[in-house]
Amino acid sequence: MRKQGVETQAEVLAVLERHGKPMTAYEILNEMREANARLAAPTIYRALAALTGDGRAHRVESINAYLPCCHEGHGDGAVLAICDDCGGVEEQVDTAIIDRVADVAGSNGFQAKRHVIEVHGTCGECAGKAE
Amino acid sequence: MRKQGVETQAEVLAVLERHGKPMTAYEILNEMREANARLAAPTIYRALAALTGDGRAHRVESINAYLPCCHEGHGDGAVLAICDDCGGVEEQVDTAIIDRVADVAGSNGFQAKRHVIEVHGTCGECAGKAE
DNA sequence: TGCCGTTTGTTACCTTATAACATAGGTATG
DNA sequence: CATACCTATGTTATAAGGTAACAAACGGCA
Repeated sequence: MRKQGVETQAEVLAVLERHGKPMTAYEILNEMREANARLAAPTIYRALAALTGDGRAHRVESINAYLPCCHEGHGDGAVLAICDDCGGVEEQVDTAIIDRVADVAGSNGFQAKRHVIEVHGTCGECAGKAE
Repeated sequence: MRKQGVETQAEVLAVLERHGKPMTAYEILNEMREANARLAAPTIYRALAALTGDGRAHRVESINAYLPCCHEGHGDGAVLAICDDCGGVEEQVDTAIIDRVADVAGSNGFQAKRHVIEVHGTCGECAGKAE
């Protein structure tokens, strides 16, 4: 039973990568249950905690969903652009923004540790289709 | 039954302001149930939707909680600094950040509509107490 | 007055997340 | 090599957050 944990993490990450769009924990669970019917929610949440903890995946706070990190090895500093039409998310990295956010928040002595920077709107592709 | 809606909104806002810290929808509900035992969740969520819709309150996405807006009349562009120690939230407004975020996200043609900018960390007061 | 549309209240339910306990596997010690 | 312990994982059950869908009340208007 022991080794399966890191394998579960890898498999969750693989599911996320295969899917291409953000997935909720229960979407991941349902997909993985096809291979292992006994799988349950806490297993997924633990794997996601490990993945988000070391930067292999992001949690999209404003839609309760998860996304594989596409830039390898920044724990923080991602800007997530969420398309409300197609549900896709584009990830950018811009340290200038997080510095600035830390700076603004720090004006009262606040010590920033983790940044959540998300934008909702319409992606280029959907905007093109619309008109 | 008709007019009570806007009164409910005002009362929710009053509860939020009285409390001083972010509250979850169910915390608001429990508090307001003391005055009206028949109150139910959708009433609170509708009031919150109205309040966040016109900028009188903010939803703190990363903690599923709500906060009265302290700057009157910016719908967007708030930077929320969330203290993981005391649970307090400081609100700043900085349009330069949202412009920059919109810009970064817009590099692929993304059209930004709503910004979520939150920082987790330790507020000046808690940081002072710590050492 | 009586009908209609809109807003609010209410019930019931769904989704998201986690606490708490059960179990299995490695590992150190004699 | 046996076994007792510690830690990681699996499982059950339930808490927390949110909303769809229906019911009821109010105001406007013919």
